[in-house]
Amino acid sequence: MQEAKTKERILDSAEELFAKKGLKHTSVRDITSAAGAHLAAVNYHFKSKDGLLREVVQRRIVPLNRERLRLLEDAAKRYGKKAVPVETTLHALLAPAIKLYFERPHFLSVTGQIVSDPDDEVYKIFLFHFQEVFSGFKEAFAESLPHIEEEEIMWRIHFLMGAMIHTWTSHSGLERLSGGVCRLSDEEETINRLIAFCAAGLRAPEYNYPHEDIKGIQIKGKSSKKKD
Amino acid sequence: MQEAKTKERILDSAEELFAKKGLKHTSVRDITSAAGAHLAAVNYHFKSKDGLLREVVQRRIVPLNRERLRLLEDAAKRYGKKAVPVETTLHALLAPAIKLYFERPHFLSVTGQIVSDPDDEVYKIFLFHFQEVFSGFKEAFAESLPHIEEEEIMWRIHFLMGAMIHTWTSHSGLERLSGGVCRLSDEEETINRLIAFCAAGLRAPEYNYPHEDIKGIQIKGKSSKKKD
DNA sequence: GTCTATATGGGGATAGAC
DNA sequence: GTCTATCCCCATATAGAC
Repeated sequence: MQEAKTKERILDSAEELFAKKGLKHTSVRDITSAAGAHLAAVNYHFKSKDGLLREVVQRRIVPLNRERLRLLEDAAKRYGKKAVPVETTLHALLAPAIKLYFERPHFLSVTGQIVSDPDDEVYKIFLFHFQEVFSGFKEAFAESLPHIEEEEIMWRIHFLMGAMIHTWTSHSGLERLSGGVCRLSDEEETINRLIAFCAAGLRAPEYNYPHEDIKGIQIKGKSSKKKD
Repeated sequence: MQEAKTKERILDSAEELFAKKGLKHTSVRDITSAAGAHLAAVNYHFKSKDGLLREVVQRRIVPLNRERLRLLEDAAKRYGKKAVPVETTLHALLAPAIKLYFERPHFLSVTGQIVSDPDDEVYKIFLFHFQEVFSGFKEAFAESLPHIEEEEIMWRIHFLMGAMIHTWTSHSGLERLSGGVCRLSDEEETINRLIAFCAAGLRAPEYNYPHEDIKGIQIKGKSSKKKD
């Protein structure tokens, strides 16, 4: 009688619990009981716990990336022949994710866990759907930054994605390290700070560190021996 | 016979397996058999699996942070009254971690997993040991960048730590997205790219996005389509 | 599609001999 | 400190009634 509704409720509960308790500490029992469904429902609807996780990811990642590309296209149209400012392109890449965070605070935590976990199966979903976004934005940045070589641009896109993802790990590391001064509660403020940082990073001149400074880095564990 | 050696071998195997298979998919049995030790050894030496993970972290994080602060102090001495360049300070913060990555490629993967996992217990170890580093570097950056307010500097330190951590998730996301063009094999090249990006980000002027551009972001979590 | 009952295995942890 | 044997919980997954 609940029909497809049950499926949605399971997805919602799974997303929330995966984010709050972690992928590894969330059991199918936790999920179904939170969703008011029964244990067997997960295997019925999603085949397995892993199948459930995959759908938790897919249902957000697909519209998220579609929106990024839509905003990118919009900007291209709006600016016509003129170069699109780096900030505008960055906004198209970052703002949809940040908006999603404020609407669905749990999804980015799940994302972070999957990206950090060595298991490749679920990660491939991200890679698959992000590939098109990556290429599209790489082209856009390359047009706005003709003096930066393409390889460098790709590195920098990766850096800035890291800055974004890390900002919303579930631990509120920044709030705690700053003694409560920095707060991640304001959507516009956050996106502006991120854009400011990343735009400057994208435009940066290349750099070679003077190697006299590097000498003598030594990290000795109390007992860490080199024994490849 | 084996005395303390066993403990070290367990730590080494644990670090490697946690990185390769993930925290959740690595059992104590996996670890002990890889280390040539016996199941009970883990509980004897570390009380529990969690205790083992804690020591895996501690033995690297303590000397790592000590080295960061040592390099920071060195730079201060070297430059005397003159302001230390942002790049030099960044180098003190990032290079020890990157060097550690090239010596012990598994540790950063473990770090990433802990930072992304909602479980707070182990994460607190990072927070505890990083607090001093964070304050020290915040002061240093503030001196070199008197026009940037302190709160902004803290945000940016967090962003740049994210850029660094994300670069070495175990999936080699960047190598795959770039079709093999970007490779994380060269230590100096990587640190230079990171420093270039982060130094520019730290120096960036504040920014406010023109809100006409923001209008109409829509991410509708449309029902998921099964594609199998 | 929903739910009960159960199969099946793996996991962390411990007692106690050596 | 090392190792064997074992306890017992809890996980995922399935069979089959309704």
